[in-house]
Amino acid sequence: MNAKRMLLETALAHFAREGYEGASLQKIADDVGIKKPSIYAHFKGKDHLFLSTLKDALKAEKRRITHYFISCKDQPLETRLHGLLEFLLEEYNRSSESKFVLRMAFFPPSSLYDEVMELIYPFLDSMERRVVQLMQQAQADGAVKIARPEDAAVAYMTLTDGILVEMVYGGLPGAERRLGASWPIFWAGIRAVGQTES
Amino acid sequence: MNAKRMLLETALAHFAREGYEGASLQKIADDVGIKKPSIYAHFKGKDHLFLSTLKDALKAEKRRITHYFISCKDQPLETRLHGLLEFLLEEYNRSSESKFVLRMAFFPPSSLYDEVMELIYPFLDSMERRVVQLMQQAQADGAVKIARPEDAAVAYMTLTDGILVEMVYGGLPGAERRLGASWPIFWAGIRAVGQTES
DNA sequence: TTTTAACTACCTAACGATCGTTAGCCATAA
DNA sequence: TTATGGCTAACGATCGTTAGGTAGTTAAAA
Repeated sequence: MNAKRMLLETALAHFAREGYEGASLQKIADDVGIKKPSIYAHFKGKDHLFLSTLKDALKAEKRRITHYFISCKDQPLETRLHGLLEFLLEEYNRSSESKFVLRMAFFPPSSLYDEVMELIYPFLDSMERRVVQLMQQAQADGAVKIARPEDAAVAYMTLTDGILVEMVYGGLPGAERRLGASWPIFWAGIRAVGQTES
Repeated sequence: MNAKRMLLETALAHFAREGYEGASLQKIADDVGIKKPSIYAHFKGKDHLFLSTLKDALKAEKRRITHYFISCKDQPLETRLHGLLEFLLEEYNRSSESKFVLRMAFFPPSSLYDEVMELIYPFLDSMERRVVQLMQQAQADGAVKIARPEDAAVAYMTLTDGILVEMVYGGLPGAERRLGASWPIFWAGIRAVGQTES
């Protein structure tokens, strides 16, 4: 396989597991099967490797989420939103990509704070906008009554983060427990708030 | 002030901001105003300083939460639960303690994973048990009907994490936005689920 | 078609800086 | 007298990084 790709994938795993400061170029090079200075044939330095990895991961993540949204286009809102959470859990379990993104969104390397946020903000923003849009569309179709689609979207993002962070140390069982306990309450809340306010 | 206390407090701030691997004993010592090797008069090494800091922070956190629960003993369940979230946001904003605990719960140093989890698990467990107990008690009083108190507690913990992680990069405004948007939905959900299942 | 130049992707060796840590000395206080 | 809590000096290890060289490939020039 392409050495640059292997570097990106290996670095991703290391950054996800050890964080930016904890990951070492030596170990990444060892895993790839090259010598440490050879990294500099592909990347200007650790910063560059890290930011390239982050860009790459965000791009792939965005692509996959878009793909999911398309694949369940005809289903009702609840199925789509609940399904997205299940989908994210699967993704998180399958590869280190989501874990990496999550970690860097919450605890970016302090030396690269601005650069990281410049990449993450648009990603999360577009994610939230998409959920708002979904809610508004479902409401326009008359399928569900949602009082404030923006608030509903924010609450959904909050729920998502609460479940995803549990993946980090609770693993898949813990996250599924949270999803199973939270979803009925969340969805009943969405419906109830939609009822009370006309 | 006691040098050991200063070390614990300074270390806490550094570990919260830079993570375990990113924090350096040199800089911590500089901040305290002593030389690096003097740290070893109080702690066996970086591991020991870190774990002591974590124990200290968890103890203080637990004490404050207990204190909060007592202070609002007579209020209705919703006020107590909603108030706890506001209380946590204040705490998080005021000091680095909650940030440190949150960071280490989600992304512990990989070299100290077991030791950290041994400290964090009981903390989170007791927190969850307390919330379960609160829900059951409110139900016994006939104040609120809650279908499954355990699920309600898990959902509450999920909500808490979703709001707290937003504190990290969204800051207080972002977290308050999440709280404001999520709470009405969460609480309406709790009530609605309690209604449907007798 | 052959030669030559440039480029790519790796290497070894080594750089200076910083890391956590230890040894050993010295003052103050119990 | 012993213990505490600082200090200086220095340790070996590891960090990210650079210099400089070498095969293998590509492409233009002879």
